[in-house]
Amino acid sequence: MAIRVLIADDHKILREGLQALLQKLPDMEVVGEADDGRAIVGLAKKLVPNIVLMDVAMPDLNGIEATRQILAETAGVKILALSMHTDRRFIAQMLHAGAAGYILKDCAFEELAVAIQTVVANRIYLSPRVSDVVIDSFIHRLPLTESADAPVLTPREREVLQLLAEGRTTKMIADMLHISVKTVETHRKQIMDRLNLRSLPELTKYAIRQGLTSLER
Amino acid sequence: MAIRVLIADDHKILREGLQALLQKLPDMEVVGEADDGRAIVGLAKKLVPNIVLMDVAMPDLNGIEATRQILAETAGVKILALSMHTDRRFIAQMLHAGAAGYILKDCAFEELAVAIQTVVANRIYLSPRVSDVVIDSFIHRLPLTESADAPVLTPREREVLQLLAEGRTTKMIADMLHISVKTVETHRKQIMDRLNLRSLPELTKYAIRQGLTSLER
DNA sequence: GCCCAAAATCAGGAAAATCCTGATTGTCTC
DNA sequence: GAGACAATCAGGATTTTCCTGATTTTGGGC
Repeated sequence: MAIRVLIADDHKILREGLQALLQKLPDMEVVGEADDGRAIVGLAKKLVPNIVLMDVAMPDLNGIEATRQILAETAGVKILALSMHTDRRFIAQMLHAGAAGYILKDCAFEELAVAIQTVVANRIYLSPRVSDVVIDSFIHRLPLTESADAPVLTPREREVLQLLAEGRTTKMIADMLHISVKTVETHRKQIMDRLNLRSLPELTKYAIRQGLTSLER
Repeated sequence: MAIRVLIADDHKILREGLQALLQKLPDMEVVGEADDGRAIVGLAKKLVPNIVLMDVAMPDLNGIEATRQILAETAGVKILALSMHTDRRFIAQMLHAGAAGYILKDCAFEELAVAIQTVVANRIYLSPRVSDVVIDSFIHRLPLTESADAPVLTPREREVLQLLAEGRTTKMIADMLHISVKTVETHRKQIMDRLNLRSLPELTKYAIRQGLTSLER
């Protein structure tokens, strides 16, 4: 009995490519596909596949919500998350929603095949870089749902982060906050460790995404 | 004689999928692939394909710069841009760099096949939604870049700027470009002087606005 | 072919920032 | 009152940046 696969991704080219690759495997059968979360929930209910390859970021209804809904109404279906990035929040939310695996789009097809087999065999599969993030988050005891409410950073850290992202030098920030340069350095290091960022540009992008600073200058 | 195709995209899964699809066509041959712009430039020079399928947003060296470089040093190669979005600036810059076509990743494979044939036959191919954008921009005379008098950086400077905005250290960039740290420093200073920016965060924001790097990580 | 301006490359040395390994103090909670 | 954490700071080694230069390569004009 072949493994029945559903594919959810908003890029048709990718879906078709995946289908072409999966067809080469003797024990896989792609039974359907969809380009957004809402459609895949309906398909999963109707077709009851063994596994759904689920893109995390889709229009309309994202992969996280879609995963939740599928698992709520269709028992026994495995969800394998397929994502472009290793953003901790995505990983956490996806796993929390019940996904049994999480792999990156820059992995080889070979790895995808392994992941599908693993997940269908009732075990968890994470790409190496994904499990790095998970372990790292665990070690640093980062909250797993930092989505909108739980701020990972302390108020002071957010303050420093914003100033950094606005292009202020360490010395300027120290003067502005009436603290020593050393303290600013400590805050910065703490911020980077917690967010798992390694450079000022990355930190800047994070601040922009969080709305701490704007793209304008 | 089969059409020789090169694939540039940072997602291995997508590359493999495309390859599987293209192999089914009798008159196409995928002769190579790469996951960033720098690698694809080298491959194009060595293999001289008929066409390069070029993702617009790639790390290290984006599709726009890569297109420029390939067309500068390897005559006769056609570039078909492959993109997720219909951002006006991307389309404009890609076409300005010399791409002969621009299609979206949510198109069907069928359309990709047509696009390749069209481009190889020396004509322009644009996805319907892309040509809508082009026509609309033309009608409304929208600026193709952010500001009317966008200060021009040299190709090398844009290259360095992208790497800086991706969070690479000066040393890493020097190694990647096979030049000295000192040269990278000079480029950076030149960039900052020309753009009147004073910090890495400001520079990062500029790069984002220009589409040289994305907000994701 | 020659010239020029711009692009691309590099160096030395001073100044600043970063990194690493610590530490102290106050506050809150259990 | 023990533990966790936020906020503060230091010393010293290492890197990076900043400033002021320079040389080589390259692409047009003439």
